Amino acid sequence: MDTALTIGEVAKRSGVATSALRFYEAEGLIHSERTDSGHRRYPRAVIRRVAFIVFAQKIGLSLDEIRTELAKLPSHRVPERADWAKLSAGWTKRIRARIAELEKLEAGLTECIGCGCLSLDRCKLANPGDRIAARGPGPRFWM
Amino acid sequence: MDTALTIGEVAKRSGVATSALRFYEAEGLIHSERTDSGHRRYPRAVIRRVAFIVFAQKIGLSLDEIRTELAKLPSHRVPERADWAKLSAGWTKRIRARIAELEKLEAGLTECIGCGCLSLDRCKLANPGDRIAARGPGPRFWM
DNA sequence: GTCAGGCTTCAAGTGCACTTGAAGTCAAGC
DNA sequence: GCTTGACTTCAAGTGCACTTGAAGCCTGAC
Repeated sequence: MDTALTIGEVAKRSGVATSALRFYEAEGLIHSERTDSGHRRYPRAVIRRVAFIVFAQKIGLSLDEIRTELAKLPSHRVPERADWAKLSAGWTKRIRARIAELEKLEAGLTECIGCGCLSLDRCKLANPGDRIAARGPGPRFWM
Repeated sequence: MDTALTIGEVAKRSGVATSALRFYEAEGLIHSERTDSGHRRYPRAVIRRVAFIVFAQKIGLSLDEIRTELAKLPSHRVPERADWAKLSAGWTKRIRARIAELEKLEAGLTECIGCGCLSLDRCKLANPGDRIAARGPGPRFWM
């Protein structure tokens, strides 16, 4: 391994805390070799993998979904441009849907609150029925 | 109080669980009177207040921020259309900013991953430096 | 050799927005 | 009168994505 990286170097290069990197590794999102003394050594390619994780999180994917995506990468060789592009192919749709929802909400600011109809009975935007249901406990964002 | 509502009735009308309503009350987002036996009785206006909370959450406000917003409502009278409209005045800006960020991310799907530059060193979209920092622990969504 | 700083593991804590459970009281219909 | 279901409080649990702390080993510069 000519240019393997320590966890600290990966943290510095990626902006992701060492604790987060260890967490990602425990979660199976990234992998490392170990030195004789047990210290982690990451291949160069891990940087891109971490970048992908950060990007995917911004798009709104959970670590669970990201793990699934990353599992699609070829394991027998270092993934190249086309491999990454394939993964992110579906994201545009996801982003556009999110944008569409926000635009609907924006329209609601005038139509719904502005007109005085802000009532859960009638307002399609507040949409009580289908809002949270069946997502389990925990904080909920956007939808 | 001719038409005061029980917590169950409010839950049914708003689609918000009774446990959540009690939680909102403990957090000071809504208020109730009590019967002699200690049961909650909500004024009719609480429905609109709950609707506002649900809507504000969709926009991305935390309960803390929503509490602050709600505190701006007149306390000596039932708030009317204009009062609610005033609260949501700043939201359009917030939504537009969010949309703009999503559009930037969408562009990055082609420019950044597509072109093969997905590297935290160079890619402005992954943007490691200013991503999470100083927000404390806990899950992070969107930015 | 020694000492700071980086590495290791593992358990527990954090913040948000609730939910769930236990243990009990209250209200309405039969 | 009795049961059913809705209500009460309070403490603890939940899911996510980590962070923090304790206790200790390793590495490199002086």
